[in-house]
Amino acid sequence: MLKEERHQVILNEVRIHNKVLLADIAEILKVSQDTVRRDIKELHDKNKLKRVHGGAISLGFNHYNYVNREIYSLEKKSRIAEKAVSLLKDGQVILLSGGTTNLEIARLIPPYLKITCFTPSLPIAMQLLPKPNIEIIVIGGKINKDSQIAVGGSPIGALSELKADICFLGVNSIHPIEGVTELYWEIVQVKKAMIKASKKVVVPSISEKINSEQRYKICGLDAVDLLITELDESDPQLEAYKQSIELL
Amino acid sequence: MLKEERHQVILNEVRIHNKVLLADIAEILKVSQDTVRRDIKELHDKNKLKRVHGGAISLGFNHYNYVNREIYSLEKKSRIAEKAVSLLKDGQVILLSGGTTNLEIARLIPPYLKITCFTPSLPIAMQLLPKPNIEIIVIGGKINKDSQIAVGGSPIGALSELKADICFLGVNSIHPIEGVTELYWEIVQVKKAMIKASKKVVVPSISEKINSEQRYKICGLDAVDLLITELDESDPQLEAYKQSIELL
DNA sequence: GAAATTCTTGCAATATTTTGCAATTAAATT
DNA sequence: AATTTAATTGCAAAATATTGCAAGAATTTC
Repeated sequence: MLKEERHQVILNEVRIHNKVLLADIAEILKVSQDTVRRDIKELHDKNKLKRVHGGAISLGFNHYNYVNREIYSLEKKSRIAEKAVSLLKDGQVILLSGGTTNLEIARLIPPYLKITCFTPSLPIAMQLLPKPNIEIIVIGGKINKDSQIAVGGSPIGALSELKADICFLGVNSIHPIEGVTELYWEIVQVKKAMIKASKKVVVPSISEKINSEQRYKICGLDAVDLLITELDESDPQLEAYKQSIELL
Repeated sequence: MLKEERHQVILNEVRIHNKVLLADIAEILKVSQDTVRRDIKELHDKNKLKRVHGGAISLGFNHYNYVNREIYSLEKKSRIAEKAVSLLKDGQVILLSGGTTNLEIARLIPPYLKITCFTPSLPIAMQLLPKPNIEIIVIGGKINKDSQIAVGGSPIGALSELKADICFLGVNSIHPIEGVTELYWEIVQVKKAMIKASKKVVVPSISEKINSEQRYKICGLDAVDLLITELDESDPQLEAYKQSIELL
């Protein structure tokens, strides 16, 4: 067995159990404890886990969670997600589009919350899986590989039969005059259907995106009920939105 | 044998087994270990695999993408998956249920194959995402958290409008007399619908499962066209199936 | 604070890699 | 077609890496 494989096994054990005992791993891998110790030392130096007396422990949840591997502006998105999650209440039906900000929202939904989540996004559905009190309903269809969401007539049809309490609409661009815009036609269609399928539309967006626009229009600002950014409500960057939209 | 051919063989081995040992490849290719070492070095530089002491491993290996790496009897399941994948041809429409054996099949579908995959399973859809030539269609619905597949009326309805060329039906239990059985009622319903939605039903199953049964019946053996196990066709354990089912 | 466990260190056996070299093959040039 | 040049391949010796072991040091546990 290659050293690299051992490392993967160890990391996997850490990921699953949050800790490993030297002796257990040695048993699993059928190598001496010395070898495992050296492996753990190496992984510790690479900052993949924390070496402790007797074994190793996880660095903390987020490090191994596949989901946050490489989210751009993760800090900001987490702040946005915290605000977004504060809107949620037991019994609600919510609709989540795709995108990494929404993924962060999905991750931060508290496990005790009893809500129903509809989503056409595969990563978001996966992220919700371990939360016991959430009912997940995937809106199926042909998967667009870039966005990892279902697109086309089938999801749009499914959405037409739905009225959610809140839609968290992940966006690529939002602009005070042009409204919400998107790069891909087929995704525009799904997002339009999502807006129609919801009582309240919430746009979580990092501040970099709040003055950009793209080729296709999803909706005007009037269709958006609430804009969540990582900024403070009083931030001058948000001035242009204050008239037309509620901010958080 | 051309260097390029060797490279293809090496990459293929890595793709299938996630790793290769220098000595094994040298044996397979009938060249010296030095040559293989140089080949691997080259592929490493091209970023096609990761060179490690003693051999090489797949780049994706440590990307714990979305896939549960803790697959029980992984070796056997890989062997089954290899056989299963050999049935696939360009242009086909296939239907994949859930389960780790099917996940392994999804992983091993060669990237050049142009097929359409329908699945109600989130992990399998995720697994297929990086393959550029595969059209993925997720059968949506309420997600059963244990099996991570969509269940209920909605997926069953969607399946009723479909006729796939092959259905890979992951099973928990198959028995020479009792047929295919399952523990959960709602999953039974989906699997029944999958069988109806396919021209050919293939059951990939490790040998441990081929004499077990569970509470609810999915179908009799007559509904199954092909049984794939990790065993050789002539293995005595398969004797009871030889009459009624084609084996692979 | 004593007992038990775990760690560190140095060492030896084994396995793998590096390096230089020579023989062979393939490709380019005249 | 012959010659030169470059690339490929296998071999072998030296260098390096891996692994398990054992004795003493450090840490944890009760």
